[in-house]
Amino acid sequence: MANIKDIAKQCKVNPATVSRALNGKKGVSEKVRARIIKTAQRLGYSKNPLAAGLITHKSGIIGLVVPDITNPYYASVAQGVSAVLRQSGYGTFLCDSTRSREQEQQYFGMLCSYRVEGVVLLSVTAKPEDLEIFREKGIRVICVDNPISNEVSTVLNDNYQGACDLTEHLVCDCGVRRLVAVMGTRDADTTRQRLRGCTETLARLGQSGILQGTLYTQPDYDHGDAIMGEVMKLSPDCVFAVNDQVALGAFSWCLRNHVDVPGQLKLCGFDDIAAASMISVPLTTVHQRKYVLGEKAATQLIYELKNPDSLPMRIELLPKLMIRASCGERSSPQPSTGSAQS
Amino acid sequence: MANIKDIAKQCKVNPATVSRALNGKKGVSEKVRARIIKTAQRLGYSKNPLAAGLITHKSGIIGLVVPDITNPYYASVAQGVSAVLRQSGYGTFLCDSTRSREQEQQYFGMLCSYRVEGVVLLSVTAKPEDLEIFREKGIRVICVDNPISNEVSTVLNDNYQGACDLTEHLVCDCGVRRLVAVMGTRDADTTRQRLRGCTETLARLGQSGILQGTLYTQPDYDHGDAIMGEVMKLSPDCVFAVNDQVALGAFSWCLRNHVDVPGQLKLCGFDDIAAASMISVPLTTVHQRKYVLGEKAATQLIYELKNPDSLPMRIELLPKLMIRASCGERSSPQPSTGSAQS
DNA sequence: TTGCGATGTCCTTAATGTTTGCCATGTTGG
DNA sequence: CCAACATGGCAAACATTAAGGACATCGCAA
Repeated sequence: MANIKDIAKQCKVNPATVSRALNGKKGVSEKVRARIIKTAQRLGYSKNPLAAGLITHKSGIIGLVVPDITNPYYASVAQGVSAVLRQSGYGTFLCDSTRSREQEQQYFGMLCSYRVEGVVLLSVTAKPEDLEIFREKGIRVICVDNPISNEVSTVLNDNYQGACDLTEHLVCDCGVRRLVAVMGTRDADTTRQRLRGCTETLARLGQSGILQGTLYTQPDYDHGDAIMGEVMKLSPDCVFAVNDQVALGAFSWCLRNHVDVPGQLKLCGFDDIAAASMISVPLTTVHQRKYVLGEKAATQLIYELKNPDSLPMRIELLPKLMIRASCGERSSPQPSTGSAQS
Repeated sequence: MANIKDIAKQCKVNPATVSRALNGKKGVSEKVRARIIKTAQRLGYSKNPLAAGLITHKSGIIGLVVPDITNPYYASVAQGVSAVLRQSGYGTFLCDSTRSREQEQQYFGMLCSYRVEGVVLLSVTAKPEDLEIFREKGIRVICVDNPISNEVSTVLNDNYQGACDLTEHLVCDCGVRRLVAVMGTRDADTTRQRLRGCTETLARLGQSGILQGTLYTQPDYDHGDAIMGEVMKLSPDCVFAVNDQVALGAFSWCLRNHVDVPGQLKLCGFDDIAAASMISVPLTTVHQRKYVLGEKAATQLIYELKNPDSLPMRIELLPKLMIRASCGERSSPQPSTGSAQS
């Protein structure tokens, strides 16, 4: 593979000159620069970012940590991140932690040893002190969804607002009177905000009594199905699920057990994953702009890399209520392309 | 960040000795080795694989190219790949080509300049000559699903067999008499094999006349829905979809247009993505072991990196017919966790 | 006990592909 | 004729590994 020396030889200049020419630095006449660029193309030269990174301390790689890439929500965010990174010439180092804190930690070490320039972190398990390893090495981190530490920027959906809108709709438009919340990872911010939005809205409406109980489980399809036995003991008229996967799991339980949705039981989720509108009784849910979330996160990270002394900030995306059939009442059309959860 | 020289200084040995000690090479006394390892740990040393790669020509990074990470099929494969790579100490460089040949090519260049050691390639757009760039640089490639060139190993599901099983079931058990095939990317191997399995099985059964027509479209949910108008003009009693997404799209069309499944129209897909069993009339489909596929691909790649003169091979996974309600007839229980397409 | 090769341990040096600071040379303008 | 500036060369630096050499120790036979 052609390297900088080959070009230098061909052009009868010094490698340093080639480097300056190719990197658009001054100190090279336009005539020489043009000649160098031309031979570089002719030789099919591509610079070795690893060697360059050795000296500039910029590997050109950015770490992307997700809890579970098969979760369509994370996959969409990842797509947004990776698209922006590509456009900016960065490489994406994928870390699928499979929701395990241990594996996540292992990946953190790996990212450090590979000298990534920054990290986009989607995590439900990391603690503030886990980020120490990055801070001490000067590696920028952007959190998505879960604001792990307020020393780093976070990009997230306004889950609280989404939950408020949804709850109000349930109570005021759909006549829900016995609500059961099925939540996910206990200390994930996503879970907390969604639950808070629900309870506070009920309180605001003077209807706190509507909440019959809150259950916690793994936020996926199978667990959503499995927990329904317990949920039904509370004889709810509506299940407020932490995300669509759980809601879909619940729906499948209803199908099997001949519970009519929305007649006997209303069902709602969060995220608006593709499958949410594919089922026979399309799911009322809160649409999240997952892809945009990823784009914003990557953009912000790149910005911070260029402005190393910028202070951490918080970017919130506003959600949109998607009223479909699963909670009865009138219905409104559109969105849901891509996928979702959290 | 502590480097090899710091350790050398502390231990009063030469950096080269530290290198040998840490890499488990011989030529270092056990006493010195132990001392070195201890101080390495104390200093929190982590080697810089990029610098090492500069000289060994082994970056420790492997490229993973997928057409669309939000597609649950690819996401599952990616998870399998990345899990195996992590266990073997490799990093995963994610390239989401968004089904664009152009972007894919750009990524190929990027992978080369980053000196990845190998590439796991899931592509529906790449042509044999596109792999040239890797071959000339000695970068090993493993294809998944689509055997782009027979100079590289391929890991794939036996789509042909799956299609045969499925078709036989449709004709013999479900009494299908007017079949329409809705296929995906025209020259993708996946499409070809699935279609071939169908037509050849019909021929074998002496029922070639059953196939009313074959339509091609983008293999996703929206296009599956959109093409149904055209499909119905052929007045089929069964739609043989290239994958579950298309089948689910078709199903949503049926719901809207009050076409009874499986009464008026039978529907089947391929891959057994999670959503396939979530819908009100669970989808008969062919289960693919997506995660395993990814594992096998990564394992094979690592094997080939260790045995550079190993010859290309082909690994086929056998599929499993999942009989559910969407084609009528009796039904069998289980699988479908994770997700799918191709 | 001496001599010799074999072996083990560690050091020295060069190399990987870039970038960067500094210096030398050449050119231009006043 | 000198200052100022533009141009491009030289060499060091980055973190690591590979090859080869120096030195000491050891076993064994003379």
